[in-house]
Amino acid sequence: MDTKQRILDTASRLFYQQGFASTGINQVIAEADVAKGSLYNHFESKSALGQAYVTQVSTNWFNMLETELELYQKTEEKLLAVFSFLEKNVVENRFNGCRLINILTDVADHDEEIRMLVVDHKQKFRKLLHQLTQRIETDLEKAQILSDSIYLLYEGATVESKIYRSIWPVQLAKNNAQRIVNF
Amino acid sequence: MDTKQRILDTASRLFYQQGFASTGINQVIAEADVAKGSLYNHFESKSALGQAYVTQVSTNWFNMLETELELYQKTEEKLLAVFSFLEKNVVENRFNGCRLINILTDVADHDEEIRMLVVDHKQKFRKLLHQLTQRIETDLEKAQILSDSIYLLYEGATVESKIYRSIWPVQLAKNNAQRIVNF
DNA sequence: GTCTATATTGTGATAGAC
DNA sequence: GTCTATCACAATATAGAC
Repeated sequence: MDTKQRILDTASRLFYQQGFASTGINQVIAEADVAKGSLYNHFESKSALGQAYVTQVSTNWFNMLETELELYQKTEEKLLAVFSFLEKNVVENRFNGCRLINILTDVADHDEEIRMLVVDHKQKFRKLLHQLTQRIETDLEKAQILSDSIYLLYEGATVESKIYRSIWPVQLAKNNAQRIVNF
Repeated sequence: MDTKQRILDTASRLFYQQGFASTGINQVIAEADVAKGSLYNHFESKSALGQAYVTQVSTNWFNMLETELELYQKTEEKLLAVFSFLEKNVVENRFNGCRLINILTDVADHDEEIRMLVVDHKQKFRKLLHQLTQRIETDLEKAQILSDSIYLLYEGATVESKIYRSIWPVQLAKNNAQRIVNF
């Protein structure tokens, strides 16, 4: 694999496992087995590496979600499939929560670039849900309330599955979503 | 004010503003205007300082919540007052999210003591909600589902108000809670 | 109990050889 | 493009004087 991708993959693993602020450049280069000069040839700063991480996470996430949703026909099924998708991810991620929310919390108020990338990702997800609910609710405002309610359940389930290291919040969120889409 | 409390208050402010991992002991002692030896006389490590922070945050939070809930009589009103309480806090906290979820994310997998204190706090909150829903739903299992659904909305609204730096998730959560308590 | 001083290690980042 | 070597500074923590 090429150097740049190896650095990014190593950093991604460490950022998620240990947190962004708690992971040092030294550890990244040691585990990726590259020199410090190499890292700074490809990424101009630790923040730039964090931004590349966020961008890659977001791209992969949307690709996986869209692949999953294509398996279903009915809009209501697609909306609920979002929670099956979450359940699968939560287990795969060993209950460590959302990578983007984690890094957002980690950088706190010192990195507006990373913050914006995370907000953009979440907005894009909200928009995807909104486009789905529009197919079952013609009133645009009601469709927005419906999709945002599902979004809220999704995000709540994500963070709680991290806190409790358990799947119950995802199942509860799915049950609540089921009720509000009348399905 | 005594030294110990001054250190804890300064640390609390910085931990919330900048994050736990991103805040150094050096900055804490500089802004609290104490010597390093003094800090380590009162707190045996940075983690111990973090634990004292979590404990104080939790105690204050429950005191404030209980004071707020006492203003209402009916169970349904108390359940919804939780969201008015959240709305007030979200604005006061300048949309920076839950202190306990933030530090939990920040320490990631390196601090099991802090993690446990945070989980205990959240469990205690869930129990408080469960005791309320038991008064309007005699079936214990249904009461648990009801209270956990409200809990999920509360937590989701908290994290989303941080992401969007906005109050809309809290209002949406309140509306959804209103529907599920049939009020 | 609080202070100064120091120890040790790690941080993000850069210079320059190859 | 990748390497070694080094920079200046900040990290957590400790020792010992007062």
